[in-house]
Amino acid sequence: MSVQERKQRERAERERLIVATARELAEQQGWDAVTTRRLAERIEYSQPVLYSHFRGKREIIGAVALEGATEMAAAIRAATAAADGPRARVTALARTYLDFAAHNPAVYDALFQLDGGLAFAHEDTPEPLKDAFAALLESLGEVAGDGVHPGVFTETFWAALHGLATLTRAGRLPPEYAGQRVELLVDRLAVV
Amino acid sequence: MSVQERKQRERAERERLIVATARELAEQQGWDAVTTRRLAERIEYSQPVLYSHFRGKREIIGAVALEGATEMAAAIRAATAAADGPRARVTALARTYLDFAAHNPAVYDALFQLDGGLAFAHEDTPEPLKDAFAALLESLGEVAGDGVHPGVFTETFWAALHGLATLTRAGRLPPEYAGQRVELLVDRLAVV
DNA sequence: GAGTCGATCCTAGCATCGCTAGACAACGGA
DNA sequence: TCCGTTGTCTAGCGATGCTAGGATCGACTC
Repeated sequence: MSVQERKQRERAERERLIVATARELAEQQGWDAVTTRRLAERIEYSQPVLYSHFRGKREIIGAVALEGATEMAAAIRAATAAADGPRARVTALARTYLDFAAHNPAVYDALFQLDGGLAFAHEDTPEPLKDAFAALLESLGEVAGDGVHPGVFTETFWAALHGLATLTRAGRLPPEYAGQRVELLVDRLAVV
Repeated sequence: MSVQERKQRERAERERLIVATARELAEQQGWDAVTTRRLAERIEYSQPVLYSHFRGKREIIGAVALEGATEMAAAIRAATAAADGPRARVTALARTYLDFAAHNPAVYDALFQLDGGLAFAHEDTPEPLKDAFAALLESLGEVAGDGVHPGVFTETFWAALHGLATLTRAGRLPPEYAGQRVELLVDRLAVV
């Protein structure tokens, strides 16, 4: 028993190492630089070891995405809990969301830009993803306004944030007016 | 003279063929399927011919993007011109934008998801891109509301549409309430 | 404590990718 | 008719994700 347990522990530890290394490498040099060879070299194992943990590169991206979703949900809950009143909560949520995207671009890509093989908007959606959406819903649901479904409102607000995050990072939007755009979004969309 | 002109014409024609074929292949099977080999085979030339027209695959994607930007600008102008009043124009714009993204996913990817090597939000931005943004600005500028810069308003509205387009297509948003989300966006963001 | 057997890991290789060098052919101008 | 330029192709490079097969190591059995 003890031997098997130890091996299982070591396996789990190595899996964490793979995910953490992939994330680190992606944040440092972008996802293009995360090749199976480089990743294997960094964890000091041979390439095929990766495939004994994950079905392929997609699944590794997916693992990074799930990790990121958990962190993002926590960050949003922390920020909104510290804010007073619905309006302040929405502002804090928007800022935190965009900050997370800006400071963890590789994780954000893994979540929403790359194919991590994850299911969305289904019952078989992984728990961290559902929970991240729930974190958004908690603060956004209360400012949906009359006659608007809280879920639909949250989806729309989220989409707007997602658009800002991706277009800004891709250099499609000049960064100068980022603050004004967030303000505009909160002022107009949220019913306080 | 005539000989050179003919050759130039043929070259331009082949360049159009390359871009059109790349676009067609991307729409049919996704950009992953657009390899230089497959593309070369479809246009019935060898691989290196592509590189006598474009510096690489990125530039081909960029060419498809520019073509798409022109079409999108035209579609938006046509839709808004046919609408009566600011509110109707904004609704038409939003619908048209999302329809374009839904019906030309590969082109939309070339424009905003993939790296086509294009500059954005600078003075050296290609004309079609600037013009597409101008088309948005024409109808959105008039509903920015007091004290909000039309350009910043357009950027924000555009980002929201972009978020809806990408998240919907990636399966991140259930398609059932697409209409409600657009309605919500127009109702709240636009000042009519 | 020795032998066997299974799990674990690595070397080597496949098909495919974007891209390029160098050989070859075809065509226009003298 | 010959030459030279221009254009095109064949072949190949390095790198990618992924996999088959053999080798090695360690844990149980007698």
